[in-house]
Amino acid sequence: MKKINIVIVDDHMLFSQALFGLVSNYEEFNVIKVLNNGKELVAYFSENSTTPDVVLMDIKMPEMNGIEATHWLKDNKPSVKVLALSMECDEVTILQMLRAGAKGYLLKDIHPKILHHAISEVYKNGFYYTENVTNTLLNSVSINEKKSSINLKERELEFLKLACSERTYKDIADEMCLSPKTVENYREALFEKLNAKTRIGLVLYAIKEKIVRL
Amino acid sequence: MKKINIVIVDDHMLFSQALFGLVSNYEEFNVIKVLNNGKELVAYFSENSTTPDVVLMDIKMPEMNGIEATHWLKDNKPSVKVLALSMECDEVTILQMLRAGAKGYLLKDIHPKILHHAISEVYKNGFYYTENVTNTLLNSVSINEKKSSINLKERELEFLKLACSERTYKDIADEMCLSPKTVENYREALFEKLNAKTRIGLVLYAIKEKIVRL
DNA sequence: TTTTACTAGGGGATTTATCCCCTAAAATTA
DNA sequence: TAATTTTAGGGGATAAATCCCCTAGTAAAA
Repeated sequence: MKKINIVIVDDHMLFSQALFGLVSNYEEFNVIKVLNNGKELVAYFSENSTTPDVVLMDIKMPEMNGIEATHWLKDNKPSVKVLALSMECDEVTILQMLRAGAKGYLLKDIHPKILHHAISEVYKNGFYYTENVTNTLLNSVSINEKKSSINLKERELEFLKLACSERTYKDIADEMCLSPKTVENYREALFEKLNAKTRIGLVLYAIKEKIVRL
Repeated sequence: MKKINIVIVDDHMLFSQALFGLVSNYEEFNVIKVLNNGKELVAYFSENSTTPDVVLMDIKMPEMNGIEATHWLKDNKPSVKVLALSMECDEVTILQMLRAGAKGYLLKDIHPKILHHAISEVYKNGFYYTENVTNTLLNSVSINEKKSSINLKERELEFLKLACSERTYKDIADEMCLSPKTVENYREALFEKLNAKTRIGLVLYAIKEKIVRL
């Protein structure tokens, strides 16, 4: 059975060597190189012929960080799967890394068995996304499931939805079968409740709270 | 070895029966029930003692849909892992389903081997997120990189972003260090380009195209 | 070198939007 | 039942937004 060729890129020697030992322990893995940063990785590809299957990539590194390096791989060696291995679990970093083309994102404190599983999955299926990462993404997708305490009445909600269009208030009044003056009252009530100063404010609120869909 | 107990919830009998056959083919799976919608699933739990390990859940169903049913499971039977199995691949549906607590999301046109893999993963690790789903999430997390055919100039873009706030045009002029009359020109130019009739139209466009994030 | 595109600016008019103050019937709730 | 809330409506004024028409310098393209 063909071994999975792996390159480790991490500037912390202690960690990368430990990782080297750990990964090499598994029969199906073959660590072909340990590098210190993205620049060395780029250099590696211009010198060597053996293209790895999977790169275990740290993110914070001197010279050229993991995000840049992953981007470079996507552009120049798209067949190489990048598995990010990082201490950072903030959503911005995860997003940057995934957008750069990483096929998975693991925190460094995971159990070796998970790493083993992840590498296998990335090799076999091309990706491995943990619950952790997916949840982070979910959180970024502005959630606001919380019903934000503000309670809007049916008619106000109706007006609010119509206000999120290019209709004039007169048009809205017609559509709601109300006098423009009544619509005016709904507008003022919503300005108060939603702390808006202009109709734009209403629209922004409605979209944020997913009262209207785009 | 203990078999993985599975319940199938899908209103299309033809499909659910086919799925039943397919899943039953695998030795390690044991389909204990096939139900037609969420309501039947809730009823099942009030009548039966066998709690499944994994529920294969369709989304569009009469009476009680997959999102509601998944939510109910999260609240009442949190140990049951839901694997969504749907035709819908729009981002809103995926988001709703994952937020409701689904541990994975597969399209119905996948290869049986992937379904087998996904069920095993969900059972063993508690989740299975495909590249497809993760990419959908990534897309939702507003990327303002791509420009949509309409080419807006730097200054127009700047104005557009500011227009998506409760600022008056005079405020915007101040912020951009321009005369109100010049801002007026940008406004008119954008009305023309974006086919808007009011400032609300600009805001809706900017949000749709993820030029501004909320 | 002439033309085109971009940026910046203005006059003047009309329509909408915003603000504040006020009435009254119906439905709810205390 | 009395008090309050909800819904529907109006008068009148000011500020903001929208519309149309027009000028001019500068930079880029033909």
